[in-house]
Amino acid sequence: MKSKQTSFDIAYRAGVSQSTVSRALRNSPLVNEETRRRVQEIALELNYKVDKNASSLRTQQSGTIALLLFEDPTNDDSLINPFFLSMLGSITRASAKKGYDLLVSFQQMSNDWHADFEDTRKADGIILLGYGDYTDYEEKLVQLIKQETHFVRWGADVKGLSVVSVGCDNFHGGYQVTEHVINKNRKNFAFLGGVTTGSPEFLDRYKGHCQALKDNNLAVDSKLQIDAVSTDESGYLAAKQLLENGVTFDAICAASDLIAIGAMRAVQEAGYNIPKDIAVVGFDDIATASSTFPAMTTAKQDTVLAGELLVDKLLQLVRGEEAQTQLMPTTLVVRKSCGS
Amino acid sequence: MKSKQTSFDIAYRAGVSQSTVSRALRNSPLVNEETRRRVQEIALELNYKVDKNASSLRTQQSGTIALLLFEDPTNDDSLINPFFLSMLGSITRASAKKGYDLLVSFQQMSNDWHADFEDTRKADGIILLGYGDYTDYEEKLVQLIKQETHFVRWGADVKGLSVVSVGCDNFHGGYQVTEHVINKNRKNFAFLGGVTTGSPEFLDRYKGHCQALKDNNLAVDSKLQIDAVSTDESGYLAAKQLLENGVTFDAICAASDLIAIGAMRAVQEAGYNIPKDIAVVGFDDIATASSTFPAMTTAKQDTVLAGELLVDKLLQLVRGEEAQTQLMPTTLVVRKSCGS
DNA sequence: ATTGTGCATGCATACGTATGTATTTTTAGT
DNA sequence: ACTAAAAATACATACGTATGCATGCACAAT
Repeated sequence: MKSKQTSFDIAYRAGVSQSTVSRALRNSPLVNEETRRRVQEIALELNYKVDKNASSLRTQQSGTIALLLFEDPTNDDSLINPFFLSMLGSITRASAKKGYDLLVSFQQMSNDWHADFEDTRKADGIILLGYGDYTDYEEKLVQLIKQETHFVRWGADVKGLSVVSVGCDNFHGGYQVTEHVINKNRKNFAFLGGVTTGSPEFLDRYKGHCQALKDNNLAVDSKLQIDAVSTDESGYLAAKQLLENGVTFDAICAASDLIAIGAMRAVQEAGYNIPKDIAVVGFDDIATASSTFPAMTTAKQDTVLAGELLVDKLLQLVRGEEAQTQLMPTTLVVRKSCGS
Repeated sequence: MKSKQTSFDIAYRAGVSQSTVSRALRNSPLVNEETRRRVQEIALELNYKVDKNASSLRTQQSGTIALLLFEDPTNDDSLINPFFLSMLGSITRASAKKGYDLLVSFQQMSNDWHADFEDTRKADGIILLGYGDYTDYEEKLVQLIKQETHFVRWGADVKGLSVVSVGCDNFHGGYQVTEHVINKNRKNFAFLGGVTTGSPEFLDRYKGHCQALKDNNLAVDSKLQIDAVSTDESGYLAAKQLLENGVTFDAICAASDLIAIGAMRAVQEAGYNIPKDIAVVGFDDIATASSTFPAMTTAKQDTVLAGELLVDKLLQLVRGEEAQTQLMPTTLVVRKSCGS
């Protein structure tokens, strides 16, 4: 029953040559209409499928996109940031829509990821996704460019490198949520996550946050700025530290929903009411954000659109076309965590 | 700079033949220690990478696993069930650990998924994952078996077919959570999800639920059994319908966390307190479950272990070894939604 | 010296497809 | 009916690797 069918088998059954079979199946105009029909019929009947390895070897195209997902190595080894998980889902969908398969790979920033997939011809192009330690990130991007690898990345634009990025306007998003909370008459703002260190994304959100405060003549109190990475545990600890500082505040802006979720837990455990005593906003709009209590107000990043843009732009590059870096707007999603 | 390196280039530089290069890189014992070192050095220097297409073509092995993720077509096209997303993450990790790449593909149950990946030689084996409409599912499994495709699946054992499955003991899980709530002195139980229709998984959970009630001399009230699919929206609607039925109840067992989340929302909107008035339990222990208010008590499915088991068993099959269906226990995760 | 043994390497080929070029068949034009 | 052009097909080869087999070489045993 098995014993793999090849195009020669089809050719034999159809009484034509292997080349004609190949052409017929690829709908080449060089083959007669009637022959094409017959060949395709037989191929279907014998359940013949083109061997992608052979095909890729011959054409030097794999019909596959590789997704490299970087993770903060400090994270628990078994969890994935839900925001990226959501991105993964939308990228999978977007590439399927384009007829490309998706190869998913997890990477530590420290690895030799700059090479493998396109070099081994397993993928036509690469999508880079992740936060994490950016220390020698740029250096690796430079290497990718030097290798003429086709790739796009999620995140803030990289100054000075001709890299195609798709990202959200984190600055504006940070501004947006902060302004929203300001309009709820809060005066004393805490910010959790990536104030001094961390990813450019977090930093931009923080800058937007500060700008909104400035524009409204509110102070940025350094005692209320706590670093945190994007886990609820980290948010929990950061908020706890905040509470122990003894400085009063009536609003928390978190650099991500996960941080906000952890912060909400800490705040509620300390006996405060959200949003009455303390307003909380997040960033991302992960699925969980709508199920917290109270439901979280946040800046939504449109992952579906992001996935499509990433895939589209990557395929443009693969085809040798130009592609532009694009900044997507965030959307303010108002729920309950800042009052009504 | 580019213009792809081949093993012939390495061979030329090293002053040996292409076959020796191939052997050296694969650590064949046929090649001299010193030669191997030199070849590997040069390969590294020139940044040479084996062409996986050529290699796969020659060896008939791809070093790749395909993950087919089925989705309920009724679902919003842009979302993935968080439980499966979590499985996806753990499977990615598990296959990376084994040195395999992972090809991810979304499928509608109705498609011709039974064929493609292994037939096209893109993958050595397939993992099947998903709920959804099981109508002609078995028929397709039979076809996979007939094609001698290597595959394993997530879910309840399939009676009568020699299929390797990895799944949770849904019956016991359903029993477990129900028993827990019974011990909280609740008497009138509602059950949401897959009572009459739906996946075998949901059905098993329901049966376990009923068994626990029976064993404790509690009644199963058909007016309190509502169908729901695994979305929070569906859970919300089901709970709403429940509340409108006018039958009193003091506990809700949901067939999944998502359903439970939706139900909690409906219950709280109706002015009831959880857990004082109504206890709620879920199933799965998705990430969100710990962030609901109150935090949800649920039956945890160990996705990390599941991913590893699936990958391990699949690779056993690929190697031509035997592999056994395995049922994993669920763990009761006690949080706040059933009282203390 | 001669033969044998084992180790290291090279040669040749196959994996299955896609495609440039050569060849055959068909059609049209005179 | 004969030739030119067009259409359809066949032939041959290359993609880059892995591996069975043959070859070469050094060293030991006779």
